[in-house]
Amino acid sequence: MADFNQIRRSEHLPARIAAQIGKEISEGRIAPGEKLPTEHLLSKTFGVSRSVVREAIAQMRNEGLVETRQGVGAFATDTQHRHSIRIEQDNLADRGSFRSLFQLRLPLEIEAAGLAAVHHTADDLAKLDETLGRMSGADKWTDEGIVADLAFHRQVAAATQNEYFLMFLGFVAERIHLAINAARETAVLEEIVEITIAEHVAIRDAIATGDPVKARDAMRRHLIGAADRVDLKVDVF
Amino acid sequence: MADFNQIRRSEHLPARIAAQIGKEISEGRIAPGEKLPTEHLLSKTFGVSRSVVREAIAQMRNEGLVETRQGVGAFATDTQHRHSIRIEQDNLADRGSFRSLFQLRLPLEIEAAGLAAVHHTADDLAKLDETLGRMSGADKWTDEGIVADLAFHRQVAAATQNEYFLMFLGFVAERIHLAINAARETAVLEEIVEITIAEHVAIRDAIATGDPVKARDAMRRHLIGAADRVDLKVDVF
DNA sequence: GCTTGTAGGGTTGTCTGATAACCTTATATG
DNA sequence: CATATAAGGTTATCAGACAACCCTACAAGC
Repeated sequence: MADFNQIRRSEHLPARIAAQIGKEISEGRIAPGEKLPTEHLLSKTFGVSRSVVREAIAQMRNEGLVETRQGVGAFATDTQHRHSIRIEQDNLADRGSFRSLFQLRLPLEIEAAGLAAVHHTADDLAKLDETLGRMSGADKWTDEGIVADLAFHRQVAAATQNEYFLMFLGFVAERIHLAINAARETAVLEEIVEITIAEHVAIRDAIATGDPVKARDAMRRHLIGAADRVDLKVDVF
Repeated sequence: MADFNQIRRSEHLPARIAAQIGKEISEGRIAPGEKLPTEHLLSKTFGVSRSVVREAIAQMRNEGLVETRQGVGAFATDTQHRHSIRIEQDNLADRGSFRSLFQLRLPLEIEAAGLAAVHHTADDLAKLDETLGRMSGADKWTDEGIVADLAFHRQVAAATQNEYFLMFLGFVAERIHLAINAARETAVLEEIVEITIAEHVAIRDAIATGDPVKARDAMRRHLIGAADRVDLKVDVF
């Protein structure tokens, strides 16, 4: 079978325009507080209709990049005041970016394990065991196994009883998994599923004991191992 | 004086509709993978034009809540696959939520301090000193002082040379500062500016030595102190 | 029977033009 | 000098149309 790639229809006109205007802002060509060109003018310069420009501006407004005032115009806001966090998946194809995100994940996961050890409920432990079962059940490192792996880490985050740990860790872990998925060498991965399961069990047991230090150590070891398996060097103190 | 309420043109029609549809999804009335009504139908049921419905759907698409396929329709996606992170500022008025977010901030800031100690450049140190100067310069805990405080923490994050630490910490710290601002007791805050400055200096010096353990300790002490000053109990291991 | 071509209807994407709501500024008015 | 009014520009919303695209069903050919 041929591989049939790049059919991508250069998706979504408004998104591309939003990205372009956003670049103008983040690279300082439009200073914070400064007024953007009018929608009418933008539609002419980009050669698209006003609807598209409006949708692009709406997107930036949702992200907090610009503010609009009816009858006045659209104004660039500071990058520092973003209302949301977003990561373009393409960026993670770059190994440096990927490493940076993994480095960010480290303290979050470790802290989450510690908090989970202290705050978990019986129900949390049951759900953890359930995801472990699903992972062992998948006899190969198939998609199902990867999904179960993600579910395990999500469940640890949920066990902290802290909504934001779940929100942030779920977000970061998902991005990392997608990036690994995009570039994976299945051959390598099949060998290491056993190790991963063993480490997951160790984390689960540590959480069950209620000792945050042990839980953190188990999670730290797991992540360092995981980083090692994809040839990633991370800073650990 | 009258009470001047509902003048708010209940701002932004598309946002309200997006919220309403979003609620339908998050409360399960529209299952993941299920198709939304057509734009034409939605515009009729809500009594607005299709442009507004389109903008609402575009917003949800940006957040990863729905996916659209031309010629087919819009489909609800799982909450777990969000493309962006967003926190409603109102949620942080709740003390529990505020505490949760602060708890999330802890490991990020501490890790950032450690990484900054290892990876900072001379330029980073200079910028750190500059923000420290601005904070001392403001003789009261005015807005300027708060801005400088935020800038200091942002600069530490920047010194990690890790774009994602800057992105996430900037986001979280900003949300926390806004929440504190919304509910602050100025009287209390004026007394503690001196302490904060001293702690900032300690962090800066620790980073300058290049010792990650010292930098982490300094940041940990600072945050625990800060939490204490707003009567917040956090978990520390 | 199976594949391929074609037509049709439905949906989202984009365009165009118009009207309403709103803000700013300048000018007139007392 | 303060207020009212008018004018012009900008965003918000509306309405209708066409283009691009997907899916299904049915016909045609092998």
